[in-house]
Amino acid sequence: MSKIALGAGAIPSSFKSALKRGYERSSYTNYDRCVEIVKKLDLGTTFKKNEFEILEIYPCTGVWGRALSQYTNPSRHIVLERLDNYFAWNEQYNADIPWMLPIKVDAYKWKVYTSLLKYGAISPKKLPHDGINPSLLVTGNLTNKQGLQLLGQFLSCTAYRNWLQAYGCVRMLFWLRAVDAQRVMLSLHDKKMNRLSTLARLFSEIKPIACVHNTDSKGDVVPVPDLWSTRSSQPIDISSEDTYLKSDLVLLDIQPRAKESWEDEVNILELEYVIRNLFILPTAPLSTSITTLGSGAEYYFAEKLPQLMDKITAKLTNEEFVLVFKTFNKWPFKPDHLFDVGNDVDANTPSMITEFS
Amino acid sequence: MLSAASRGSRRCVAVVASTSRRTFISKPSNRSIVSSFSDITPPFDPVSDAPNFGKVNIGLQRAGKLVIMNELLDDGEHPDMTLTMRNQFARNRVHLISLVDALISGGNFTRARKVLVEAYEVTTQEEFTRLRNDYLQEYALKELKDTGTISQALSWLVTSSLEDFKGLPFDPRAFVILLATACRMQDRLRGDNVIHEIYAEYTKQRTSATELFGYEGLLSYHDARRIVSVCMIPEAQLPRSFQLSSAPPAPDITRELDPSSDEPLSVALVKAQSEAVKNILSQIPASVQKTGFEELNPVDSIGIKLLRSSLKGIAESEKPVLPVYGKADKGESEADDGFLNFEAQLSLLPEDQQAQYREAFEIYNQQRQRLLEALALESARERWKYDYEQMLARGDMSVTNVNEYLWEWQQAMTQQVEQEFAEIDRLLDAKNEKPSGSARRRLRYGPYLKLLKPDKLCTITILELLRLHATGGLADGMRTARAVLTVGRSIQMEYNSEQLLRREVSGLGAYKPNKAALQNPQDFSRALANAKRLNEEFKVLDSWKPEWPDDIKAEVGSTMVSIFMHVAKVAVTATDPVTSKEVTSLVPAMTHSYQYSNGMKLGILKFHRDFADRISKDPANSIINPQFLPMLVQPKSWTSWASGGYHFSNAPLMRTKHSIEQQEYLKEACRRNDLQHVYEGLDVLGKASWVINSRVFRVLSKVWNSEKEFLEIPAKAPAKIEFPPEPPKDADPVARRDWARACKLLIMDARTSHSQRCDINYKLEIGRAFIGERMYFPHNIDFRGRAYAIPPHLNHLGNDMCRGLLMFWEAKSIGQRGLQWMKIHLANLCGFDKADFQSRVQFVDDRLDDIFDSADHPLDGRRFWMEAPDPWQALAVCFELADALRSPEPTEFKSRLPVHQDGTCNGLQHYAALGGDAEGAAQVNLEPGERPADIYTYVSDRVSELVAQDAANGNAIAKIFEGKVKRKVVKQSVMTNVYGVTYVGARAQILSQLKDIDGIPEEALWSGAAYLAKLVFKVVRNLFSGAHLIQDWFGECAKRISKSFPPNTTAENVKEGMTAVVWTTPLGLPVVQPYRNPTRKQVTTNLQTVYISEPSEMHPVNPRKQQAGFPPNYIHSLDATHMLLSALACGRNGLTFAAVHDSYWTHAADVDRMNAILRDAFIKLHEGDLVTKLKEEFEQRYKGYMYPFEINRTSAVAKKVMEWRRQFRKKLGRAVQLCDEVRIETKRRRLLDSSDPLKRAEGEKMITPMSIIGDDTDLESLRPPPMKVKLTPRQLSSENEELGGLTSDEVIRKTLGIEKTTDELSVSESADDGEMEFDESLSGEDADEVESVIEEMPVQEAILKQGRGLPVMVPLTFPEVPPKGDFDVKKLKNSLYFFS
DNA sequence: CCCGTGACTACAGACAATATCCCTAATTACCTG
DNA sequence: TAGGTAATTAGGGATATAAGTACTAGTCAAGAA
Repeated sequence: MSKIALGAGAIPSSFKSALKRGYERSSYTNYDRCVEIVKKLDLGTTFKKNEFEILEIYPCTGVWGRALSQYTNPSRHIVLERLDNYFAWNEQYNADIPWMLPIKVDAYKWKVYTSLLKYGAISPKKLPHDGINPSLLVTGNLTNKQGLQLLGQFLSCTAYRNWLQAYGCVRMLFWLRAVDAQRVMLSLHDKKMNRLSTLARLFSEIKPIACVHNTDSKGDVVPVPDLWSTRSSQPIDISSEDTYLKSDLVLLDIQPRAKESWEDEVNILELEYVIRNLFILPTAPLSTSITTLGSGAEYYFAEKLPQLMDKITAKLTNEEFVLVFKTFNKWPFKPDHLFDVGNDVDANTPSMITEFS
Repeated sequence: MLSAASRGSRRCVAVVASTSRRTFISKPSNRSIVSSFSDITPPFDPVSDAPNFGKVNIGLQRAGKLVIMNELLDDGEHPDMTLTMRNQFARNRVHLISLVDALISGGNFTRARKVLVEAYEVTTQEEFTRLRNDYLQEYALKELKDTGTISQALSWLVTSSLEDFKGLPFDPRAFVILLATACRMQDRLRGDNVIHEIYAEYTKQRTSATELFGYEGLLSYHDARRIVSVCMIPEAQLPRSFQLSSAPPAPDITRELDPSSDEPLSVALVKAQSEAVKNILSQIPASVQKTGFEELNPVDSIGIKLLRSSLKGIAESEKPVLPVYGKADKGESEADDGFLNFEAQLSLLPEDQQAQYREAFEIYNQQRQRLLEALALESARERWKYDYEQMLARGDMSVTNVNEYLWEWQQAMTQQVEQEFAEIDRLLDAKNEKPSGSARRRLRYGPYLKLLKPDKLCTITILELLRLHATGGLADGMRTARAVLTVGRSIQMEYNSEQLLRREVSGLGAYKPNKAALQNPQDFSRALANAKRLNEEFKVLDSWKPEWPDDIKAEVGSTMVSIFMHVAKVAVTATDPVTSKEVTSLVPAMTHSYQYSNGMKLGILKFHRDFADRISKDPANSIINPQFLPMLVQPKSWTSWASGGYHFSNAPLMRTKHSIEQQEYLKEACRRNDLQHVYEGLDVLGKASWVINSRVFRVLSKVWNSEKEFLEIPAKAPAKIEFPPEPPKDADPVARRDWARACKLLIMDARTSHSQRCDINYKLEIGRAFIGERMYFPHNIDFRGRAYAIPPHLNHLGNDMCRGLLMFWEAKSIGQRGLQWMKIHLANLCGFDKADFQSRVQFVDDRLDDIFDSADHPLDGRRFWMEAPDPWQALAVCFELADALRSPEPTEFKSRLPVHQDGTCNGLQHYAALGGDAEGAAQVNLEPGERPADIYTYVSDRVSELVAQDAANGNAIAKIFEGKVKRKVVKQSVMTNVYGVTYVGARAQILSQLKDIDGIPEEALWSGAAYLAKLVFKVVRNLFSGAHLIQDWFGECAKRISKSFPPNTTAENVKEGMTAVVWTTPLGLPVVQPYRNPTRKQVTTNLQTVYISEPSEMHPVNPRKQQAGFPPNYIHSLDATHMLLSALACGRNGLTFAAVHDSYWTHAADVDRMNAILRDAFIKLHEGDLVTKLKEEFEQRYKGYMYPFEINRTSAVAKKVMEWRRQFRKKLGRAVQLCDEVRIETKRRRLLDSSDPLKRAEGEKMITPMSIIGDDTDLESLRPPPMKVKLTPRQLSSENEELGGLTSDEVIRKTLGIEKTTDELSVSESADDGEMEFDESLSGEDADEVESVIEEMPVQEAILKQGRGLPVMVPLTFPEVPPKGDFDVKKLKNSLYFFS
């Protein structure tokens, strides 16, 4: 097994320039450290050799995927990537990993996953939502704006328990930009609690596995995310020097929670609506922010949940949120629909437009 | 800080030269016009028989009289405008001005004085003088009321100038104000003393009294005489109107000061007059009277008919009497004809009586107009109250009518507002309490809020919110920002109107008219005379209130809106999801919420669904905001930028876009009397009298009440939308997305039809209110000069329905020609407008049967009219035509129908005339022809040919669109092509047209639009070469101007310094393109923060928009000129004239005359070489400006310039900026131009980039050589392409090495469902065909691009105008299809 | 200083992102001689 | 009472927000390395 320790400089320049243009994704390139990370993750307890599949999206340089694949030995490792250059590069770089199969499709598109399942590229076992699914591991490089969007969709799936998450609690290892990771990771006591972190917290357990830990020219530690240290899992320090585009990256381990009974009492669409709207006024007491839920909400909720009215949206616990969801579900006067229909389609309202020749 | 002296020397705008004074004679032409169609010769002989334009010297001879903002720094002439624009206090300035005004009106003189002193530092002299005089006037009045004297005001006038205002003296007007006030003193003797004292003070400043008497409206004749005698002023110093010889007759009313009344004078007078009016009306013969003078109508939205009755009742009760409302106000009986047949019935009377009644009618309408403007809000409120009380009387508390809610809310709100007022007062009084956040805000908006009475504030708020709901775009919501600003603006407008009313007579408070003199008129004519005199008393002084800054409007508005939301509740019922029982609850009628759009928060206000449903259903009675309704009398003539149109509302002459630059230019043009023709044209438009077409109205009303879909009226939607069932929780995201999309589509549909129904409801309601009334639309203009009717919703510029509802008030015998024209008009409305006139007449003659049927059985007949593209207007013509043809003598038939003459591609007509382009002229009917030419049809035919060719060659897209390319598809793109539309824009236009065509597969729409857009461009490119040359020239000029800097540019003002494109239309209207990049900021209000631009600040220009906007704007300014010119001439020739930009309307009988006039106007307009004149104007206007010109970097000159910059940089000690070069170059040029040889020598020694280049060098020779631009295919686009045109599904299948199975097809189809992949719909071959189209375009231009050069500031010059062709615009005289 | 990236896409009637954090300037409060 | 300092607050600028990028390509301008 060839170990190629790959620094940024080792990447062919042709590939490099292709990456730079419009791709915007960064990637961690220190192979040794990747191996270290994989070891720390101790995936073997869940994912047995040859008994699971890896689905990797946006490999970028592919270093992480290589390390992961080599040390976990999946039965198959599907890689979704659209860059022409990647394939040429991958052919020489990962020639020794026979189970690795790159497919040139856009991992952003939903129907790609439908096709993957249809053709059996991945074939996870359909299991109840009571524990991590040991037959599929999803990983990827969501280190650009689009990636954050994708992350949001993956998290939404953990709520609906549909799509990939329909097969049971599918574990996900995602590389993210440090700022994005921080946003998802915020703990309950943080003032900056937001929609995404609330959704994440409700339906999954997230751990930082690796985290940038830069030192500046003076040797001082550059304070990047401050919260991992307080977390149980001590993340592995990595340096942004070892990343593509010299960016601050974090590897997150997202493990969907086992299904809880309250989930059947709420509608996820309503749940998303409630979270979205409450976080428009994150620092207001619930008595105020609740009004954004619809006409008369302040009276109804004040009557049903008086104990919550003084709490700040951003400081609601999971349990309290669940209370709000349940209450909303039973509200007779809840809005007819929960869509934010933008007024952008002001298009031709035939009779309203004045007719000029 | 500026001394008084320097303030005095500041001038806003410098007059460049004043050479010729324009004169015009307004003698109407009475030439008869030959009228026969068989006679092809034009009605007018081109040379000798021109209609009388009364020597309207349209502008082109006026060069040298331009309004040019003089910004010459070195002269020390800081125009006020640049000062105010760039003043660091600029933000404060507008705030201070409106605050002073508010404080004065609010009677808070102490604070007002304090702020006035503050304002002195930052305002212009003109602004400040006006403010100080306002203060003086109100202060003196107050003192007079309180103490009976004005000594304090006088002493303030004497001392404050020195103490507070750095010696800036009061102007004569201030003295006049005091004198006039002194004349009101009860103690006549003391009054005389005070007058004497004031005059003595005045003579310390000035010697002649002439100026004192020059202010119109401030002094009455008697006051003036009194002052003259008290102060012994020589008769010679008096203007004629105040001389003894012009003494007016003694007034019939006695003017007594009535301090207890705060009722506006006009209202008091009209009320008092009502007896007289009653007397007059009682003498009208029964036949006329029956037409509606006394009749009550069950529906009275606005109060017009209320006024009809209240006029009668007032005398007894002194209070408006409510009409008795009958049963539900639906059904056909509502269409009472009002005064519709007033004239016809009057004609039965002897002539002298006719005149009297006409005059009575006039006066009657004037009174109602005043009451309408003054009392409409109250009348709406009365209506609510009435309905509410009816409900109480019924003893049934269930709400049946919106009004019942409204009255409850009105009352609850009023209470809240009173509390708010109390809180504001408390804070204002509490001197030493430290104001907290909310208190500070209260202190800021308080003075403004308190300007209106609480009940009025509430009514305005309610009406405005309801109106926004109906028309604000979103069906169940409105943008918060828009709502609060609109409410704020509305409050300000009401305040302005109140102030106008208050000041209407000498601004001196309320009077109690002598009723006795009115109530017993000896005879009819005396009563008339009385009424007439009283009406003359209503002369309103020109007074312009400062506009409140947007943040103030937002704060005031949000305060009211939040009070509304707090108190307005509706009862709603729903099913409890748990118990499945019906539950009823009281919820807020309106909620504040947010939406996300593209990740950005949007504050919205939503009415509750149940309530919203009501609004679209219930008659819109009494929720119509009465602020800008059609008028019952002729609009006030325009006399200045601020005065015209309504009598008691401030509607500006020009709709400016928050741009002080536009306003300043306009004011200056106004000051110089340049706008007389614009005024006159607008007045003609305003004088066109209209009446609701009650037959069309009845049909519409019936259709409406059916609540079914009809033509463009959507069916009444159920309150609750039926959504498809939500997919199961674990459904695929694709399914979930599709479901969401479907739901959103439903919501949007419901939304559009809801708002359409609201809009129609609104229009209907206005129509209903004005049925049988003679009405007028005051007009104003946009910044390019195009005219618009001010009343929104229902006016003749609206859609087909609006137009169908309106006809002229005046009826004219149509004559033989008129009958023909009416038929042609109908043919046009039916879409048959491309044939020659004879065929169009034939078209109608062939369908007379259908037409009669439509007229007789509009709804239950064959419905011929409904198939017309403009059905409602067609219906109106059907009615009229049927009447005419059935009348014993059709040519004698009196018609009120407006007949349209539309320019055939008006923009291109102007382009062709500008370029003297013979070919273009023929295409757009400038050249006389046997049949009308239609450029759109021509293009669509050519495109169709190309499509057919491509289809024959196997192009799949072409096959789809073969035979589907109709005129309408290409029309807009063809028209906008010469205005600079881009490929993307044209594609979008075509796409929206294609959507309406049946039989085009959904997925082909997009590629089809792209394909057709390319073809249209290809066809048009060769077709409009003349127009394109001119368009390019426009674009180049605009580009240079918008990137140029004025000579006084400095490092600080370099941002704002860039220049807007400004030109003057041939009518003398200065047009300023307002496109700048506004900087916006968040303003905290009661509800949320709103994001608004800071209007008083000068923002940097947006060169892109300046450039893109200039060609269309210039052409539009020309068509506006043409329209106003035609309007003016029509007015002088006694025609009724209305217009929708390039569609001119008049009576059928007058179409020939109008056509002759409009052709002459066009010739007149284009006789001179407008483009050259424009160039000359630019050269004059932008003299001394510099713009960056890019020279070849490799040239020797460029090297030298760079070297010079290095040197200069060392000298400056900082980087050299372009504005530094402007400054130094300006200095050099000034020295060179000097008459002093020493200075000239100095200038010649100076070295600047321009001196290096050489003043006489041809700059074009220095341009960098064209560079080959390498075509860099975008990474992104290559990434987006599927591998070899395969779908991702296939890629996966192939990668996995799976063979296509038998069920493959169906699987792949279902997988692609919803994903649009056009690549698939095209075979590779077809794609090549599209490519071939692209390749045929000239490739050189795309690849050879102007290289980047070194920018050097050079004097602003303009390219040579494209050579003008030899088409003589006079030929147009014989072109019958020019407008048709 | 040059180059890649981002916004905009004919004009007009008819204009509109918002909450919150964090830092600085400014004002007030408080203390002392 | 004056003045100096501490403390508080107002206000401005920066940043995040949502979540199927609607479609797409040429042009121009602000911005960053």
